[in-house]
Amino acid sequence: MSERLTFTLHELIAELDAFADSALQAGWGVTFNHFQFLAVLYDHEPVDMTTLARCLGVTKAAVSKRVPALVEDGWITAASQPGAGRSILLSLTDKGTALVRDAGEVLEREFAAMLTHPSLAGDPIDAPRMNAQLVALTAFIQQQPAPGPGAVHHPQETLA
Amino acid sequence: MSERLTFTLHELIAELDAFADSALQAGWGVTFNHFQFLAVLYDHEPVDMTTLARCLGVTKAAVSKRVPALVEDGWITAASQPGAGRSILLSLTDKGTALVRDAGEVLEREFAAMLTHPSLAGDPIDAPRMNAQLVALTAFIQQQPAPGPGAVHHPQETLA
DNA sequence: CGCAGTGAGTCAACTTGTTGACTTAAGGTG
DNA sequence: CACCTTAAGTCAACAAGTTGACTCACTGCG
Repeated sequence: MSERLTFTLHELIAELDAFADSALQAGWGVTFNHFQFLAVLYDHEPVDMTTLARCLGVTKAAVSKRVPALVEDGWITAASQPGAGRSILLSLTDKGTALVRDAGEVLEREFAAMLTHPSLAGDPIDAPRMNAQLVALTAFIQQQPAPGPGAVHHPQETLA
Repeated sequence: MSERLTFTLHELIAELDAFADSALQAGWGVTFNHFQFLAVLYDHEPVDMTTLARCLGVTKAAVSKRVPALVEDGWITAASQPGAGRSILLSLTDKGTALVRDAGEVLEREFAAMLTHPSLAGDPIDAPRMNAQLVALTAFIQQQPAPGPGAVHHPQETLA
């Protein structure tokens, strides 16, 4: 395990996602990616494709390609409303809502149980506080100027 | 920003990676993905493809496909040693080593500066401690039994 | 020697995402 | 009304990973 916080974060996320994926596959036969799409939609519905893409952190083209299959399989609905340009509003079906609620509840419970497990009692994690710290850090990074060539101190001309 | 720690972690990682990618593109003309490959190799060289793939969290096929281009561009060397089956040992060239050292140093410095920036002074982050906590949590999740169908409490038969 | 087994790497087919060009519906302005 | 401009979605080409089948070098054992 690494001593570098950034490496640790990547490893933690990978483990978390793998765990969630296993649980979702076993309990509901869906992937984590699938669940994530519906869960983010749940928090924002009804929402147009472009906005949902931003929330998911992918391009609108990626969302556009996934929508037909999700509608086909009865997870979401897509409705274009007159007078709103080409905008298409996405919403969850009852089936989609039930998945997000039920699976989401289970995942949150499992994760909360991990955080309070006795094996971590040596230095227990204060989840709300850590969350607040990481939210603040994330917001700060977002504000950082994209480091242009000048912001980096020794561009390696010697390498080329 | 979310109140759920798992969401916050994903958002933080996305911001961190985007920041690192900008810095690397601006300063060295390489992507974060490229840097990450070399940085992990740096910590393990010389190493065969299969082991490196496990360290990177990808399949050996993915590594196998990237190697020719990396050799071609002078970042790494690939040497198959007699008497070791089909194993191929990967190492960094001087150019690759210099990139990992120089860019890695800049990235670490930038990240450390973020962690200690006055704007986070309200509840400063104790990086070593947080790292230790997250390492412990990661290790714990790895030990978790992959949650089979029985481990999930209410598989939604009512949904199908 | 001959030959099945193992482990590393590679290949083809597929998945999921990105980019940049394109289409189309509104909206504003002459 | 005619003409840009803008914004949303879609498409084709490409990029990077995965899976499962395959090749090949070595190993052990009869």
